[in-house]
Amino acid sequence: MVTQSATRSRTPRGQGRAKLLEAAGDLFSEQGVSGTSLQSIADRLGVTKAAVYHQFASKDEIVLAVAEPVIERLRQIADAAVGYSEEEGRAIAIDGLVELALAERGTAAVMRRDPTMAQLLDSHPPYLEQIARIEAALLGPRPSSARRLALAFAGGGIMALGALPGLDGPHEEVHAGLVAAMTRALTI
Amino acid sequence: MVTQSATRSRTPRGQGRAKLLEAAGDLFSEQGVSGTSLQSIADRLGVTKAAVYHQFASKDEIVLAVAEPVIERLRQIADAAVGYSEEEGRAIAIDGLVELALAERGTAAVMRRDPTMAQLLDSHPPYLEQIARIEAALLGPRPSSARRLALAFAGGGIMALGALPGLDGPHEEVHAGLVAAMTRALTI
DNA sequence: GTCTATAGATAGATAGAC
DNA sequence: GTCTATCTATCTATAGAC
Repeated sequence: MVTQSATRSRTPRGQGRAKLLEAAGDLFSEQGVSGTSLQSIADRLGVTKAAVYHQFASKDEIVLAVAEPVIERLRQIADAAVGYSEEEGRAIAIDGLVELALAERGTAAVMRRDPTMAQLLDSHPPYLEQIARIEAALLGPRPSSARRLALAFAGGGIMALGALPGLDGPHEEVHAGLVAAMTRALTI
Repeated sequence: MVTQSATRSRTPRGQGRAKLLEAAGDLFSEQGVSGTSLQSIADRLGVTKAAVYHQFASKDEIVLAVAEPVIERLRQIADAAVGYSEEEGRAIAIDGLVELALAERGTAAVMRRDPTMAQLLDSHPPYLEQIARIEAALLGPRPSSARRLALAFAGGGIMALGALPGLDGPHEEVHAGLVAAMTRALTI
């Protein structure tokens, strides 16, 4: 029951935007980006399309905005892995990716597998940069082709989890299981 | 330069259909199912939409027809793994899945990750049946939750490979690398 | 087996009132 | 910040001629 800091607005600044992005992200992971219309986003929010266009100039802008928090977390993971030994850096990156995959389940999966999203991200330097940094941390210097293959496999595995229904078991257990699976996949 | 067995038709029976499915499959893996219109399929074939509708009654029918050869291969894999020890059966299933993922790269990836395709397959018993059989071969009886988690991870990894550009290296090497990665992921 | 033509719905996007 | 109304383009799908 905290009073909003300084404003009296019924819908606090940026909250409409946040709600919109949440709805859009959910729909993207359920139906894909191409399969999600601005109308369906508006419907889920109980507003009209025009209200959506008031906050974003285009659908692409929404797609990128949905991806942005994940990109920010990728940056934090890459930052955290810097300055450690190869082995420690890899463990930190794996742990961060697993945590990210579990926290932003749907969005992480969409980013990895949706063609529309992938095309947008392919020309989005901030994303490419963080991916490159994390891959470097996972692969180490002069990686063998077997090692790069293992990373492609593991990357697909970890980020594909959003497609799964339950992923039963307590968070700690799932987290540990995924870290173990990913570490095994990359230990070569 | 072999004479078509008994017919004189310029386009042998079913070849139009096969070409259509090839074009559709390529477009699905490039742009997703929702992102691919019947018009774009027709364009790639150099015909009109009406010609496409002559061969298939609906888009869903095309989607399922694209998936069908992969489902058939899944059946063969499941069949091949029957009647061996748990360990041997698992090795056979892994080898078959890797071969399938490499041979039907794009389609296998689409089937695993495209929301439209996934929804269709979710109510397509022939697919569900083969997936269940293969999962059983990979998991063995009474699998632990850690083991099921590892399978989800590995399944995503192997089928996500279609999204990758080159997958450099000779086929034998890539095949062996993927079998190794998958075996490591499932060895728990 | 391929075409033209078109129906009917929906897509992304914009203008302007409140 | 949300609305009504509308634009244009495209979508899936069908009818019927060649």
